[in-house]
Amino acid sequence: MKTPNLTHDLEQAMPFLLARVGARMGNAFGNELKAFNLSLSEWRVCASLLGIPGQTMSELAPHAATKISAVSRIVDRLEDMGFVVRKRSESDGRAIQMHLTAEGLRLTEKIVPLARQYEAVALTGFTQAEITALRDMLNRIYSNAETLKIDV
Amino acid sequence: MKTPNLTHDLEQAMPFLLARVGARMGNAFGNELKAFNLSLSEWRVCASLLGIPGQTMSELAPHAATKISAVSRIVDRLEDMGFVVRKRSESDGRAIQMHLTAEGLRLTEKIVPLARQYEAVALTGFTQAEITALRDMLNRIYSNAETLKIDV
DNA sequence: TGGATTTATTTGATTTTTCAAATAACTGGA
DNA sequence: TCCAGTTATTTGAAAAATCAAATAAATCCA
Repeated sequence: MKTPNLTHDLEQAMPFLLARVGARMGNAFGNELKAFNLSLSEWRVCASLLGIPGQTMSELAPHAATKISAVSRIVDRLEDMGFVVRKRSESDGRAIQMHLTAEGLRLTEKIVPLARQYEAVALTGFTQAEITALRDMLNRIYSNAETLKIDV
Repeated sequence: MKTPNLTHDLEQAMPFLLARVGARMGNAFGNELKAFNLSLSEWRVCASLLGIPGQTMSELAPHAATKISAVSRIVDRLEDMGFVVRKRSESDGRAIQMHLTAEGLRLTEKIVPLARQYEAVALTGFTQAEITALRDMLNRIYSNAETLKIDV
């Protein structure tokens, strides 16, 4: 007779929980984005540029939760579609700054309410205090994790 | 003069925070796994099978935070490496159940302490109450998100 | 029972990401 | 100033994930 592992505790380990929740929400929203002909990672770049215009590739990478080389290719596609433009930085000739075009801005702002709605569904039943606490904890984990060797 | 968006609030939207934290932790641990010749997704499958042996492809998919077809190919690799075996389910002839081999079990158990250590670093400064609350909230979001159309 | 429908998995083709190397521009020190 | 070392981005090649179609086994119900 097999001894089942009754605790299953890796299943409740934080990295697993985070990955699962992130994947589920990401996939769900990604499906929604098909209607706009955007992929999830393209959306993340647009949304990040909406909040902080003029970000460079390396700034964008952690915000969009990908590697720099992936961001470069995501921006290729967004540029082809006319939603983003590359501009060489004036203060650092190596860096490239990204900006939403007027069309990119329009599209992004059109999607924002939908994103908010998804967030609201995900947070159904949460008090404002819980949401604040959660956000705070996620930010703390993010900065704790900085000490682990990484490149995103 | 440009009007900067001072709130940057999409940057603090839950889906973004989750994606970033998950990506950062995943990448960091993925680097660590190179020493064992495992990828992050291979690790997730092994860890999940350690907790719940005999899972099918479709059960494994949400646990490993990927699509079923990806799991199928991850299992191909793990099977080639001798860490996992496929066994046709006796109760349902369509389903395939996965089990760690002795070697797979040994490897997985060897990695567990490292995973725990990573988790501990990520949770530096957290009280036990916070950890419990966080786990609970992530589980709630996960099940809230079930109502959004998804396949992971 | 038989046949249509659903469910579980695999697989070919394509897209996306990743790794590593290449390019180009910056920085600091002799 | 020149050069070595570092940093930002791009890109070719390879690996992985995704989508859609194919296969096979289960279920439902007339």
